[in-house]
Amino acid sequence: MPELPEVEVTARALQQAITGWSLRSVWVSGKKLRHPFPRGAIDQLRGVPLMGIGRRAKYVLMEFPSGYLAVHLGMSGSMLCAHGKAPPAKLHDHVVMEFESPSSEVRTMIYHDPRRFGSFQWCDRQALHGTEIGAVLGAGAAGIEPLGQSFNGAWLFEHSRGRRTPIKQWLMDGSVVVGVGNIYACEALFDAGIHPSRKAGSISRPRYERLAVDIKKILLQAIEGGGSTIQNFQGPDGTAGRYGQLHRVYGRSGQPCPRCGRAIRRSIMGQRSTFFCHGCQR
DNA sequence: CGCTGACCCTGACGGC
DNA sequence: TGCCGTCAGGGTCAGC
Repeated sequence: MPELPEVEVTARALQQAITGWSLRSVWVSGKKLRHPFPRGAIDQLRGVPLMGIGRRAKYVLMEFPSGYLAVHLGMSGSMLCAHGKAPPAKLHDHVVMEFESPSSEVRTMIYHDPRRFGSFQWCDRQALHGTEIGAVLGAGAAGIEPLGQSFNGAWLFEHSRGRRTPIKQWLMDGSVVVGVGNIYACEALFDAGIHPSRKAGSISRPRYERLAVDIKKILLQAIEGGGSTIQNFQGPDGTAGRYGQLHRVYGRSGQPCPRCGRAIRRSIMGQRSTFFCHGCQR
């Protein structure tokens, strides 16, 4: 279930598979997703080449000449790319897009989402009018990219001054930093030795330097490992991500801390499970 | 601004 | 085997 690394892995694989291919057909299940499917805009794209596939926040962006199709995977979404024409839709398949290469080869993108918290949104290039696409997609996608150049300890330090919110919830706020969800927030805070309930504004610059490095490190590791999988995340080639095996605190309450051996604790912050070591996170 | 709870859904899992 | 409660990694919104 997707956080930034899963979305990045998905976007990269689709980029490899169907960039430059033209949209041939679109099928939708008709089941309600988070937003109404932009049928009208997509119907205009038949025969139009897909220029590229990227990621902003937790959105997969499919770029067409006239704009972007922004796909959110929600809690349980995945985008699979199959060779050949669309196979019969399975339960919880909601969007199926066939693409055709210049040499008439066909590949199919299948959007599968049991919980239907995901969405497809159309962002017209004209309407964007130079506005950064994250801002258009909502406050939750407007924050800084944690893998970007400008994200570093100084940025975290400066933007956290005066904030009394617990660091974990502040990190997970998409209007501050995008893509750091529950798992990676827990893991990065563990690596940096910072207690999740410490107020964001009370953390020193050196500790933020460390945290910024750890966040980047953890996200990059997860991307290399093909994404995390607690339950059912799978990448576009159908393989399961492996990062889940590397979680050091997430989902490990009661087990010994890999650093000091004390039992990992679980608490609820902002209605989300939080895992940490009370001994070595301060 | 910040915090809380409710809500959108289905599936997996543990206890009985 | 089956029923039931609980939980799940995301995000938005209303209300205080």
